[in-house]
Amino acid sequence: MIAGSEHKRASKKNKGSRLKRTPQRLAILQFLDGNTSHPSAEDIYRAVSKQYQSMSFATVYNTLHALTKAGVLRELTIDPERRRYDPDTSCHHHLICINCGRIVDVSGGVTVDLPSDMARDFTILGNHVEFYGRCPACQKQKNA
Amino acid sequence: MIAGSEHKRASKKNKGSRLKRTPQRLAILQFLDGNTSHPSAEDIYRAVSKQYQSMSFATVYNTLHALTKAGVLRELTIDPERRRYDPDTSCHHHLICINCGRIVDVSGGVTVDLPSDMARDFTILGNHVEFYGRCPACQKQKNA
DNA sequence: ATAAATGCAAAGCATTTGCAGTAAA
DNA sequence: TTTACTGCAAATGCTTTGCATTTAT
Repeated sequence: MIAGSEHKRASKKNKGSRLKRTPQRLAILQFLDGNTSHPSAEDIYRAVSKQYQSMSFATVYNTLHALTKAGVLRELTIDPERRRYDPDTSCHHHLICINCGRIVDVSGGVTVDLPSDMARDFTILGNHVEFYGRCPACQKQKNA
Repeated sequence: MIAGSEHKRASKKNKGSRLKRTPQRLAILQFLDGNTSHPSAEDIYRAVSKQYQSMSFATVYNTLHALTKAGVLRELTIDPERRRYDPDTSCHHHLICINCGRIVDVSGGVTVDLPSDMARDFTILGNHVEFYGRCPACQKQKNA
């Protein structure tokens, strides 16, 4: 991660923005690696500060932006209160529990069809589906 | 709108919350009626204040929350910067221009399939698809 | 009457920004 | 050495809240 062995360029047009491998970023990346909880900036800050006393919010945001721009992270707009980050940048969708707010990945099996004549002259480049429902834990609850 | 002729109750369980038909709310509803621009609270505030000098932001938000809870409005989480409101509460999806940010409705023709065994034990109650692409106007642009 | 809504100002959060110091490359 | 990053504090911007007053019912 962060401009791997093939130094420079995270993807396409990098106008002089080669990322530096700072210990803070590595700590954030390590926390995010394989993480499927869709953490917010604060979640990340709290988790990483434990081992990285001096970590600041500005650094967390800075890193999140840099990694998102580099295509290593995906910024989710699912939660209206805050942005959440997903280290899985492959095409996938999400299940959101309307009771507890938990967000779970749906990595395959989803098919979306939008007839070309329905696109209102848009050139469609991608899509994202949010499924609303109740997670197993919340289904077992009496009320709510 | 707002507890029509069949007085009281906007839908199900209304614990003593019958909405009042204030001129401010009617002005907001009138602005929203048939509006497909997915306006934000500020867009609404600006538009309605022209004719309603004394309108305040608190009232706009208050009304938006009340109408959303009453099921008359739908709050969109598409835009990470701010919440947007949609007077169309029927099941539909959205096209978002990645260049200019314009949001357009897709009211039919979309089919989404999530095999039951992929739902990870969730009880699915609904879904919303965001299509990303370029709107006609932006396709005609050279750069960007 | 009375329960709810308005409007103002202050408060609350998430996120951004400016900048001087620090550290990758 | 050069360019980017860190960390702090201040600033922004959207949304919420408290409260006294007004208003729909």
